[in-house]
Amino acid sequence: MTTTSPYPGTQSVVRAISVLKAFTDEHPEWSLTPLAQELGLNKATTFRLLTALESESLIMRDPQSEKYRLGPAIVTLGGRALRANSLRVVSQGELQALAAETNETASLEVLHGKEALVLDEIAGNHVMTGSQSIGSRWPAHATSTGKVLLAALPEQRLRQVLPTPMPSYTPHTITSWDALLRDLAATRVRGYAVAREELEIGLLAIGAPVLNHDGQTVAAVSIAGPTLRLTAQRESEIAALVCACAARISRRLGL
Amino acid sequence: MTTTSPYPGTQSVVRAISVLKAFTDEHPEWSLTPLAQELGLNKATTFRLLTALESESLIMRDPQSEKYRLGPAIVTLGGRALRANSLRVVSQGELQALAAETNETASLEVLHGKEALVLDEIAGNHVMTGSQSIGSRWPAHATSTGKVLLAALPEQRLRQVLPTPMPSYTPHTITSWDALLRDLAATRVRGYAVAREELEIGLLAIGAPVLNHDGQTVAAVSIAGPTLRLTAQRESEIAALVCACAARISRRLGL
DNA sequence: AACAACGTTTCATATTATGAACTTAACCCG
DNA sequence: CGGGTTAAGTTCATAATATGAAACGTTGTT
Repeated sequence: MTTTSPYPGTQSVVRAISVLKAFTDEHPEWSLTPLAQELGLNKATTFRLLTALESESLIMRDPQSEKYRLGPAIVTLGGRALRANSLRVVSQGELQALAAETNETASLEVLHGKEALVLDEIAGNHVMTGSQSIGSRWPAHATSTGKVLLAALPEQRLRQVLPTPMPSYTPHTITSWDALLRDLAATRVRGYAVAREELEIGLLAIGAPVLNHDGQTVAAVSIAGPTLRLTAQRESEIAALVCACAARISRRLGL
Repeated sequence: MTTTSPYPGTQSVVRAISVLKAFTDEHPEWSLTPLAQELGLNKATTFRLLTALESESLIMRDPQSEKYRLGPAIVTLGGRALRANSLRVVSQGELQALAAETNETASLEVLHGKEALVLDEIAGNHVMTGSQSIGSRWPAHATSTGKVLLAALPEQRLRQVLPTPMPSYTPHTITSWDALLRDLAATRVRGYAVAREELEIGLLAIGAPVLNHDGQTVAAVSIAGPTLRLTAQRESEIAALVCACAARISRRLGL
C-alpha cells in the first residue's frame, strides 16, 4: 500500500473500524470473502482483523450460519456511550412525559455530520415497540429534528456538511438550497420545525431545539407519528408540547 | 515489545479495543496521560490510537473538558448490534407484556462468560426510567437470570467460567461451589431461579429460561424489584408470569 | 519569570502488518 | 462416486507500518 492514511501509524486500526462499520442494519451478517471484497482488503488481512475483533467479542459468529455478526462487547460499549451522555440522562424524564402527553413517539437527537443521530426514543401507546431506533441516523435535511439542528448552523457550515444534491425520499423532500434555507429561516422564527412526509409518506414530525447553558442548540426533541393521527389542527397543540418539553430540558442544562 | 499477541498481526487493533474498553460507567472520561498509564501503553501510541478512533467517531472529545469520551459511532454500532439480535426482537413484545402484568422491571439477558448481559429491559410503572441498563453486565452467580443461564451448563464448564472465589456483594451472595451447585439444581427442578438480595440488599429477582428450537437455554427473562413490593406471597404469582413469558418467547423461537 | 504538567509531533528503528500463494475442507453436479 | 469449484483459513518472506524515546509547544502555577 502506498496510499497515505489520514494519520500515520493507524492503518490497521482504521481498517478494523471499517470492518465494524460494514455491519449495518441492511447487512448485519457477513462472510469473509464478500466482506473483504466490499472493503477492498486482502482476504488474509480481513481474516486477521475479524479474528482480532472476535477475540475481544466486538464480533461474534452466528452459531448456525458461521457468519460474522456484531458481538456482545459492542452492545456493552453502546450502553456505556448512552449512559455517559448526560444530555440523554437529563432528558429522559421529560421525554417520557412528552410521549405520555401526546401518545406518540418522542425522540431526542443530536447532529452528527449531515445526519441526525437518535439518542433516545420513547414510544407512545399507539405503537408497541420500544426504543427500536436508538443509534439510528436519519438524513438531517429530511427530518424535523435534523432541520432544527441545521437551523442553528451558519450557512457556510451547512454547505460543508450537506451533500449536493440532497437525496430525495418522497416528493415532499426538500432538495434545493433555496427551499432548505427558507425552511430553516422559518424554523428559527417559529421556534420549531415541521417535516410533513419529507422522509416517508404518511409520516409527520415536529421538532424543537434543546439549548445549553450558553444558548447554543445541542440537540432536538421531536414527536413523530402518522399523518392520519397528527392532523393539521393537532399540529399547533403538539408543537406547543414539544417546545415546552425542549424548553424544560434546556432549563435543566442551565439555560 | 516482545510479548506474544494472541494472534499475529493484531497488536494495534487489540490495543485500540483495550482503549475503547477503558471507557466504563465508572470512568467514562479519560485524559491522555492517565489512560496511557492505566493501559501500560506509551503516551505517543495511546495518542495515535485515540486519534484513529476519534477520526472514525468511535471516540469524541468533550467540548468543555477536552477529555476523551465514547463517540456517536459507538452508539450507532450498539444499536445495530441490538437490532441484529433476533432473540431481542422476538422477545420485545412479550417482555413488555410481562412488565405491564407485573408492574415491575422485566429484563432479557444472555450469558457472556461469567456475566449476564442485559439485552433488553422494560421498566414497570413504578420506576420512571427507561432501558437504563441495556448493555450492562451482572455477575452471573449473583443474579436470577445468571443462575438460570448457569443452570444449563455442565459442571465442568462452570468451573472454567466462574472465578474462584466468587465475589460477594451482600451477606446473601452465594460464594461456595457447594451452595451454588445446590441452587442451580433447585433451579432446574423448579424451572425458575430466585435471587433474594444476592446482588444488592433490598432487591429481589425471579428469572426463567428461554429455550431455542433445540431445547437449549439461550437466554433468561426476569422480573426484578424491591423486596418491599415483591413479598413472599407474590413470589409464586410472579414466578408463574415470568415462566409463562419465557415459555411464550421459547415457542416463538420454534420450541 | 521560571517551572511543571500535559498534549502533540518527530523520527530512526525493527517489530508488526501485509498479501500472494498455498492448504484444507465442504459442497456441487455430472 | 469423484473430479471440480468455491470459500475458509494458514504460511511466510517482505517492507511497510506501528512503535516509543525524545523533543517541542502550550498552558497554567508558584
